[in-house]
Amino acid sequence: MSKLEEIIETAESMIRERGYNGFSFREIADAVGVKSASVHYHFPTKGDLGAVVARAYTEKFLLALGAPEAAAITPKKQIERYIEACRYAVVKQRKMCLCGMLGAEVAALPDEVARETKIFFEKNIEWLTKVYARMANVGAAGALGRAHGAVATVEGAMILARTLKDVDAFEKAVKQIATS
Amino acid sequence: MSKLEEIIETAESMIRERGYNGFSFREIADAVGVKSASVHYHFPTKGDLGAVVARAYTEKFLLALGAPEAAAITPKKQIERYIEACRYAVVKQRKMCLCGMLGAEVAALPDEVARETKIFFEKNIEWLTKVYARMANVGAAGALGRAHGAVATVEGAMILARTLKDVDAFEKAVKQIATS
DNA sequence: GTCTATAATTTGATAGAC
DNA sequence: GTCTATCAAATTATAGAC
Repeated sequence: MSKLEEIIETAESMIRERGYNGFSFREIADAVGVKSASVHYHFPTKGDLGAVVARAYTEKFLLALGAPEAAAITPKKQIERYIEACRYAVVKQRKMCLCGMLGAEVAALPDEVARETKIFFEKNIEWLTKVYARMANVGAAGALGRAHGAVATVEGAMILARTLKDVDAFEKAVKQIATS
Repeated sequence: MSKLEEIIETAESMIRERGYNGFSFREIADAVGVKSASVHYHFPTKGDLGAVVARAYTEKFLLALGAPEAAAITPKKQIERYIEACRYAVVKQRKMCLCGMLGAEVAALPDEVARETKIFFEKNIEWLTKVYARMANVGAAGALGRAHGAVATVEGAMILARTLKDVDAFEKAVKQIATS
């Protein structure tokens, strides 16, 4: 892995653990084994780094979800897959969703980072809405509402699990997400 | 209002807007009209201030909810009151829930602040579980699950609304919360 | 691309006068 | 209880050598 990739990966990990204002270029540099000036070579400002990390995270996340119209998988299974992606983040990686963290801090973010965070949620809702719309007896408004509820519940469930130090709090919360 | 109260109120506002790592003693001091040394007189460390702010917020929030067993109000109306309290925070005050913000940042907090944040969620879940348990056809496990879902959805809905700059995203999400 | 060196600012926190 | 003054450390960021 290139130093550039290592920087992005380390920054993602640190933001997901302690937030955008909870890491520094020096910490990234130390973790990767370079000097902070070298991090600035790749990313002139902290906002540049944050925006690239958020965009890469969004791409990776959507890729893991697959196409929302996939005929080979039931919409119910797709919702379960969505939840599973978040379960992996909080239970296995023991971290927040990157954009859940950035979303909480949105008023403290440079514009370019806030913009990418917004796109993450827009695309999540778009994906979930298409999946819910495939279900029988779910209209357009119902699908949109369920999609908003699912994103919100999953993000809040991650906060709950980490604060209570109880991964089962995540399970209890996401069990309330609509699967029909 | 005393300077002490002003400091607590200002700190709450700043944490809810930009997070625990997004404010400084000097900013608080400037907003209140004192010097940062005076803030340190009341709160020796940042953790002391954060813990007091979190505890005061929890007390205020629970007081606004009222007793969970109140016979004069239906459990459905109590859930609506819970949602209304959070709606006020994000729509009127345009800020995150203090403990939703701190919960996201929990790994970056001093122990005493993380502890108070945990208590907020424990008490929220306790209140909601008692309310849901009053509903017909809702058993103990169902009440606990619904309570976790409600807290998570509300916190996530606030993140959504602020990031998307769309208060209706909050409404769509919380409409998915169980009221029976 | 990475380094050394450094600038300019902010941070949390303390000592001691009033 | 608030002030002035100060500290040591950390922060984002840049200049210029290799």
